[in-house]
Amino acid sequence: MNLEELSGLPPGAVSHFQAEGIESLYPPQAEAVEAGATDGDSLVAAVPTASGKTMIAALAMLSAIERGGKALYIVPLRALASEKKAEFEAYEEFGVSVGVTTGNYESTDDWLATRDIVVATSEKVDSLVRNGADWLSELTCVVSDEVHLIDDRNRGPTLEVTLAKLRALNPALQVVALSATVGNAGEIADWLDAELVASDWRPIDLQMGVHYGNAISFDDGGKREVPVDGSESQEDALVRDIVAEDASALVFVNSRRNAEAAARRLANVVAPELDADEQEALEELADDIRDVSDSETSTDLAAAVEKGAAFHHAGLASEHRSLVEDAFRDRLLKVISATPTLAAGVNTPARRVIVRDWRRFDPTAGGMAPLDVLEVHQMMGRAGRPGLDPYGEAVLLAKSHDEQDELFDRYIWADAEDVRSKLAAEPALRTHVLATIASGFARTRDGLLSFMNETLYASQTTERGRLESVTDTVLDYLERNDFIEREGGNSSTSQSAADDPFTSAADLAAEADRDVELRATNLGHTVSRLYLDPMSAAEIVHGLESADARPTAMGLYQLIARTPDMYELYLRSGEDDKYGQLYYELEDELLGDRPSEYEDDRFEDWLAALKTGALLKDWADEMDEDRLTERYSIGPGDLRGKVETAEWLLGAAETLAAEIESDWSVAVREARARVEHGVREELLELVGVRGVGRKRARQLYQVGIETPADLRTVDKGVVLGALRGTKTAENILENAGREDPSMDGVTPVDVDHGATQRGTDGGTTGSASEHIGSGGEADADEENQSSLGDF
DNA sequence: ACGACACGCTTTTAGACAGCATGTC
DNA sequence: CTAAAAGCGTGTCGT
Repeated sequence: MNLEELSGLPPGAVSHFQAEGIESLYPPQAEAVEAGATDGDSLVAAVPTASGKTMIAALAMLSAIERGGKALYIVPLRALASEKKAEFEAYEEFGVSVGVTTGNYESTDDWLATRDIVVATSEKVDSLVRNGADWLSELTCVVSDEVHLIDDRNRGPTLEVTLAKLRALNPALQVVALSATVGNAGEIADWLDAELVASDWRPIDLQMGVHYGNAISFDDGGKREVPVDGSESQEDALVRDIVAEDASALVFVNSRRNAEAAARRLANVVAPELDADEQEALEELADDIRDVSDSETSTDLAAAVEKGAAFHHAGLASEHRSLVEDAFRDRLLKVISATPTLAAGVNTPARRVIVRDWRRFDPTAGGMAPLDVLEVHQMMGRAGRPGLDPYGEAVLLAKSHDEQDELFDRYIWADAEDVRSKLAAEPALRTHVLATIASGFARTRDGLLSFMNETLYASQTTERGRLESVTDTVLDYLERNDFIEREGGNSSTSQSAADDPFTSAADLAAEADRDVELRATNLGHTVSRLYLDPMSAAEIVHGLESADARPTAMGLYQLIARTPDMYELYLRSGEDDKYGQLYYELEDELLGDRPSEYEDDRFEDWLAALKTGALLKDWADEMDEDRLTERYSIGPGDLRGKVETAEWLLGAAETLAAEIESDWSVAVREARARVEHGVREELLELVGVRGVGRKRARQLYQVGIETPADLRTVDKGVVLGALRGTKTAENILENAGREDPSMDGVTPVDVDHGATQRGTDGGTTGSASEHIGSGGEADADEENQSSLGDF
């Protein structure tokens, strides 16, 4: 289909696409248009990665806007939100405005209301629904990208419920669901009352194969010799082979450590192929990477990058990730070895994709479990850059002939699994039942059940009573914790589900007047708006209420670390003793009911939370990033993730404290501020000055500058002596509101901060770190604020 | 007495959304 | 119910 045949798009859109070199639609895109994408009809597009799904969405959104409507594009990851925003911003050329909103990205409601296209994560959309954003009812087109993630145990239910709510808000809503090729796309289409567009078509040829011995055997029967020299690994040979063709490769492995080890080896494979210009550019990139963080991860990554290779996993800081992704897209980096993060993330295609490991450790399976077909297909789908590569190659690795056959059967010739709703899991329902009641979507038990009946779960399940009985369990839980109130009906535990699992909707409706009325309490409303898991909120509320003295920072950190919203650190072997001991030392500081040591699992969790809390405490005690990452064996990305989550949860805890009129909101606020800036109490004031972070604040404090007021009055030479750089010092003085911040003619004054200056009680970061480095046998108790690691 | 090395037992193992109000070294 | 590589401690042998 030719672009000019399209009607209903904003003027200028067609010529815009033509200017980008698009003249005609790909077959699946044309099919989508025939199915009514530009006429406001709903559809599910189940097509391979990189076969122009975004264009289908764009056509639907643009035509909806042209009809005077408004579109929402739902993405699964924040990184994808910015990627899509950048893509859609090109439409501003013909007058279509775009806005993004995610948890950490700008978002004023009224601003979003003026945008034609809004890009948001599913959780953010859920949150907007809960907070009653008015403009949501003006939506005429909603795109759900990667809709197959409804299958995800943790985040799938949010997407599912959010789509159901958006449809309930506006029954005429056009829903465009973009999915990978899954087993039951038709079922999803039925659920959404949408047309199904399914296709295997790809813009460039994808050859899938298995490498065994000295050759790759492809699915089309072809073969390609790729000999393995001596002791090198299969992936080394495959990478060397493709880099020699001046193309790039992506290697998927099953653990972070493997990704790092592979990058180290591949760097040596790739390095000989680099020219002088590339080497220079790579040096620069390596410097940028080292600037991001001082950790070992950062150094290792930089070392690999200097030789044209990189690793990629969630332990990387997000700046690391984007530096690596961009350089790979620019063909500067020749190979990335990655964990599955990369397959789900932003677009990073390569000529050759090597899926090295097809089994991964899975504790629920009790050992190594094979990857899902869908997952492997997603990885393989990254092969081939449209317009740049003549074809794409996806290669699995086999160590035996039998394995080769198995891989063909299991992945290459296999269809992806079905998408199954995970909504009936209790943790998911806890959250969504409360939100549904609090935001007024359901006012009675009956109304709640009929809303639930509009979800994919209801359309998939054959057990009629299951959802109903779990819902009742959840309602009991919410009522017990004072998040909702029930009135009328038989408000004790409802047993109607058990009475007759085949009760029809009509029967239920007939009982409506006897039905229980549901109302969220103020606390319940707050919890829903804060986007907390009700169980987290209950834990926090209970913890705060049980404190009879001002809670310590450590107590609060452990409290939030044991909520289900915080992903706890894993307790290594031997650490149960270590943290068990810390537990006895800190027993009085910890909040809420502690589990008995005989409840093994709960006690383990408690200690794991203690470890997470200790990490936060060390961070707030100004421990250096590289020490933290080493001590807790985590990457810089994990550290920042934990800190961010802690900030969010403590912010929520502060609101909850106000709601329950707890005496401890000040303590919570202070603990949050310390985590936010990573500083001890005495630096909190200084850190409020723009341009002053944890490091500079400590430097200033050491020369006797303790408050912003000191910055305004102290001798400028002292400031200059503490901070390196005239420019920085001037900026900081200006931000502190000093009359005359100029450093002209000021000479640095060196204050002797080794000796007992005033206020050295906290000790310096340096000296604190030294104790840690020496393994804790040092005189840790000399400093009353010494690091937790010294116990 | 001391160190290099081999062997075997133990340990470890992917990912990442959200409130609110503004800015690191 | 399933794996594999790195880390660690012990034992052996050679100097």
